[in-house]
Amino acid sequence: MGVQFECELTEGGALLTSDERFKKARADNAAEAAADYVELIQDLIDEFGEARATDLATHMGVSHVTVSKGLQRLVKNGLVTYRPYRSIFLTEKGRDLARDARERHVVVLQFLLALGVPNLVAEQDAEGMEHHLSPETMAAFSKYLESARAASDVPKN
Amino acid sequence: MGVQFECELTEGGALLTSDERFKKARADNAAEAAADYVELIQDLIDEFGEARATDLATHMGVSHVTVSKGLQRLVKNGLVTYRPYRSIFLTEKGRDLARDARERHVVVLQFLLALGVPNLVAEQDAEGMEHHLSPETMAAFSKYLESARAASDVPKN
DNA sequence: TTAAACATGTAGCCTAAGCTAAATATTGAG
DNA sequence: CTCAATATTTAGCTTAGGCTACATGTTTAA
Repeated sequence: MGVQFECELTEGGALLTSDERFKKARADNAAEAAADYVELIQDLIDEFGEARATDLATHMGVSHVTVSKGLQRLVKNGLVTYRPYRSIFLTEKGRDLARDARERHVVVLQFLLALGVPNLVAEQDAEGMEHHLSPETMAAFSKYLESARAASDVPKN
Repeated sequence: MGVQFECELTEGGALLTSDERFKKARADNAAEAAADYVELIQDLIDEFGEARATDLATHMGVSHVTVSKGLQRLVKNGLVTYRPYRSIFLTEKGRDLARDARERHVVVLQFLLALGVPNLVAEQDAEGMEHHLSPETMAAFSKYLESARAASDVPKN
C-alpha cells in the first residue's frame, strides 16, 4: 500500500505522505450519487418517455423524500430541470453525464461477463466499480473485450 | 441498466423496481472507510512498528480531527483499541478486516497491472474498486491472473 | 525543570444521504 | 365539482465524514 511515485508498490514500499488515492476516492463519492441519478433518469425517459420522482424512489429503493432532496441538489448542480409535480428533464450537462455513465456501465458489465462473472453479480459489481475507474483502466477493459471477441471469432455471424 | 433477475441486461431490459444494486452500493460505503483505516493502520504497524493518529491523518490527507472521530467510530465498532496519546492497536476483528482488505488490494492491483494499466493509475483504481467486488469477481480476477502467469510461462524461473 | 513543539481532543459548523411524519398540491372518479 | 388517492414538499431527526479554531496533554531540548 502507499502510492508513492515509482516504486514497486506490491512489495511494501515505504509509506509516504498524503496518498492521492485517498483524496481521489473521497472526491469520487460525491459525483457517484449524481451519476446514478442521471443515469436512471435517462433510462426511465428512454423506457417510458418520462421520469418522475416517485419512479426514481422506487427504482433506487429509497424514500421519495430522499429523492426530492437529491433532485434539488441535481438542480443546484445544473444537471436537471423540473417543475413541481411535473416530469424531470436532464440538462445538456445531465445528458452528457448520463451518456458517459451508461457507456462506462456497459463496458464494465461486458467486461465482467467476459471474465465469467455471473450475470446478477456482474450487474452489482459493475454498479459498484463503474464510478471508480480511470480512463486508462476503462481502455484496458475495452481492449480486453475486443481481443476476447476476436478470439471467440465472430460468435454469431 | 436495471438489474432484474434474468434478462439480457445489456440491451435495455425493462426497468424493474428497487434494484438491489443501489442498496448494496450504499451499504458498502459505510464499510469502506473502516477498511481503509484498518488497512493503513496495519501497514503502518508493519512498516514502523506502530500507528499513531497523526500518521493516519498525514497518509490519508485529512485533518487529525477527522481521524480522531474516525478512530472513535472504529473503537465503537470493535476494530481498534487505543489510549489517548498512545499507539493504535487493531483488535482481532480489525486484523481480520485488514488482512482481507490487503488481500483484495493485492489481487485487484495485480489484475490491473496484468491488464496493462500503468502503475500509478492501477493503484488509484484498485483503491476505488476493491471495496465493491463480490467474491465471484475476485475469483474471476484471480483466475485471470493465474492464466496470464501461465501464458507468460514462468516469467523469471 | 520549564517552555516550545508536537500530538490529541473538543466544540461547533458544513454537506450528503438516509429516515418518518405531516402539510400541501394534483389528478381522477364518481 | 368535489373527495379520495396519489405525488411532492417541508420540517426535523440521524449518521458519516469533512473542516477550523481552540483547549489540553506529552515530549523534548535548552
